[in-house]
Amino acid sequence: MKSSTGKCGQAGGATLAERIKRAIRRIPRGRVASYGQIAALAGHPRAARAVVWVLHSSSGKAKLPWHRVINSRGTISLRPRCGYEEQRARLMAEGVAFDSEGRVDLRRHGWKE
DNA sequence: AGCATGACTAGGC
DNA sequence: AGCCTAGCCATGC
Repeated sequence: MKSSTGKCGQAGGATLAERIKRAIRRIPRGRVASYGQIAALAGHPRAARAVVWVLHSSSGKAKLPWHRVINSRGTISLRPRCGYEEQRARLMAEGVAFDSEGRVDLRRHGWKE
C-alpha cells in the first residue's frame, strides 16, 4: 500500500521529504552539509526551505543527524535559544572545529562526497 | 485559494 | 564587505 496521499507529507516513497531525510542520513560523522546541499542531493537544489521544514517535522522523532546540517556559510542557523549550543556541542563531539566566530571550516568539515 | 511561517540561498546595491 | 530583496519548497489555518 503505497499511500500516495500521505497525510503528513512523507508517505513512503519518492517524496521530497523522504529524499531529504535520506540525504541527511548520508552525511558522514564529523562532517557537515548545508541545507542547499541536502536539497540538491534530494533532487531540489532550491528547496533549502523544504529541508528546514523536514528537520522541524522530524526533529526529535526521526533519527536524523540534524546537527550536521548548517547553512552555506558554515555557521549554525539555529537561534541561541533554540538548540544552538546543543548543535555546536554535538558537532564538536564528532570532531568538528569551530573558530572564534562560531563558524565551521567547510573546506575541512564540509561534506564532499 | 491565499497568506504566513521556517534552522535557506543567491544576487544586487 | 554588509544589508536587503526576491525566489523556492512544503505545511497549516
